[in-house]
Amino acid sequence: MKITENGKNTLINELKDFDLEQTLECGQCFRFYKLDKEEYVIVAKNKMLHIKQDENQLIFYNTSKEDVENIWINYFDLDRDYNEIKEYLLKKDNKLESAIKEKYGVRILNQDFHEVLISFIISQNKQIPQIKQVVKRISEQYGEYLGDVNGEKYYSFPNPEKLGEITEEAFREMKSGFRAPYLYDASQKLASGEINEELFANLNEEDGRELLKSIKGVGDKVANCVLLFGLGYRNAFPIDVWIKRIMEAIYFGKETSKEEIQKFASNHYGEYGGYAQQYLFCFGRDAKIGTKTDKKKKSDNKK
DNA sequence: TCCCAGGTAGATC
DNA sequence: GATCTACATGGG
Repeated sequence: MKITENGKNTLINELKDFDLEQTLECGQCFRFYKLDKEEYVIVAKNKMLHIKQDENQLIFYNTSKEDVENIWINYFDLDRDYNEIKEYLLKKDNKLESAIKEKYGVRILNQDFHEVLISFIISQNKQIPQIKQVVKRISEQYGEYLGDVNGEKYYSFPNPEKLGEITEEAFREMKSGFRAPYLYDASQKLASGEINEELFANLNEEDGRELLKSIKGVGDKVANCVLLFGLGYRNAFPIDVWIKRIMEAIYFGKETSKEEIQKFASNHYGEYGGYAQQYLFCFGRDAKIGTKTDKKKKSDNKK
């Protein structure tokens, strides 16, 4: 991986194990806007980033080398050896082989804790495009203007202090539905500092999860997403409808409780549970594994 | 019209 | 404890 400046832009060359589209479009973040193939505007870390991938090169438009080195390398998790992760997982069994091959370029983003918490509270019982809509509304109304690309304006996700100003009613008006009281509770706890990132420094996965679950509307699944995507707990293994279906299809062959899947994942994948989950989620959701469409396809094939 | 969505809280047994 | 259901909103 080599970083060079090119006028106003900064380039990273010799990328390995990275694909921008796969990383953004696999449901871990919600502030990305597609401009073209492998070209996006991303809002994160209080910044707006116009970025494009061209084979093994990443182009950061209007971005300094300092920002790439200090912010974006970490955000995209580019300073981690994913080859080692893949080898570890493939050594466990061959079930992950097609997922890792197909989704070779997925990385787990290092996002801001408060944004992940709010975003995944919204995510419950909602589809990804709709989650994006609500997060966008919150940002437009309570975030700061960051700039525009092609005439489209972009706003930061509000910081914890600003989140504390949003009433339950206001959350409802932004179409968060029944999640409004949950969002209000989380925002108040973030603003007051009752819940803050530093608290997790001395907590293991289990204790961290319990702390998160003290927030209304945060259960096991949302807590695990926050641990994995916002707090760096790479062993967290969120189980949603997709992961449940996928795990049942490739490991169990029958309907299996979340508790049982959780135990299995913890024993089987260990410290790399989060990566396994992400490869499986991206791959399985694309292939619609375990859904009606998938089952129909299989029965059609038998004919 | 009905069903489902990266679930969770509260009720009921 | 394990299951059942209501919860807003939007799209297929």
